[in-house]
Amino acid sequence: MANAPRKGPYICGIDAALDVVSGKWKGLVLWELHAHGVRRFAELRRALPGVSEKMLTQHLRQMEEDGLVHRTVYAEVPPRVEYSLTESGAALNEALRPLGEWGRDRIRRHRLAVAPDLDAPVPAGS
Amino acid sequence: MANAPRKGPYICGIDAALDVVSGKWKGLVLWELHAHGVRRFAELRRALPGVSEKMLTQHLRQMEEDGLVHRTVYAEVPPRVEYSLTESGAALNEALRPLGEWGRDRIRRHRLAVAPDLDAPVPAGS
DNA sequence: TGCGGTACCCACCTTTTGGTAAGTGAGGAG
DNA sequence: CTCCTCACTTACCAAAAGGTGGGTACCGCA
Repeated sequence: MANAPRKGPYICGIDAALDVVSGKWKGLVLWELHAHGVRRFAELRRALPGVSEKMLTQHLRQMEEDGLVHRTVYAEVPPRVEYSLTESGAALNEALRPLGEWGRDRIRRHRLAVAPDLDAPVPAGS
Repeated sequence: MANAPRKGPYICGIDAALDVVSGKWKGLVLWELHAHGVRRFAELRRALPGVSEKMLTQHLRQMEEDGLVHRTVYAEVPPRVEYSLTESGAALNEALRPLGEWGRDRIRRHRLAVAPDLDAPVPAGS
């Protein structure tokens, strides 16, 4: 369903914000879009290791519906769709920054596993 | 299971932080504990409308495991268990504050100003 | 001619999450 | 004597989230 009954009555702002960022890849999408400004579908897909097309579409649609991202479709022969953050999305990203710092701190402190590299895989050795 | 293989390799700090706060009631528990300092199990349960005992226990256990809350058991005849935030938990709450403000802002905005083109969700007039 | 790339949609399946209801054992209220 | 409270645990279920693999319509490349 395009319009799930999310957005139930919220108890506090945290609730509302978490509702909007909950989803396996939403935080990363936000981050990617923030880092690059504008990204095409396939670029996002390549940027998120292991995401399925379905999930990416689904998340992007919800985020569009939630007013976080802007979607531009070019009616060209090879389809082209560009995604970028709206003001609201950018503000959310800002609001997420302290959380990200807390998370990095936590990773450092607990020596947690960090992602397998995604931007420069190309193992030189083999 | 009590010990799910969460804490997979993280891609960024946001990831790690969201992992730790994801759960229907965790944000609220954090908030309650922050607001009151120390709370007993039943107090928390009463504070969260609709939470089941199972979920509350489960969330509290995970949060303890994640080093967010401190759990003190008094070996008394009517059992008594007190929960409070650890330093890490308090810091997380701080980091969550801008997010909460963003959420409140979002709630406000969507109540008053309806966007001219996309959503016009019926002002409930009956 | 066949393949890969583009940006999806769809049906089906598994995993995860959350909810319901019952049981525990001792003490205090009625 | 029975019920209620405390802080859980366990077994069982339902719903949501996420994953898999297919198809679409068109293009350029070899």
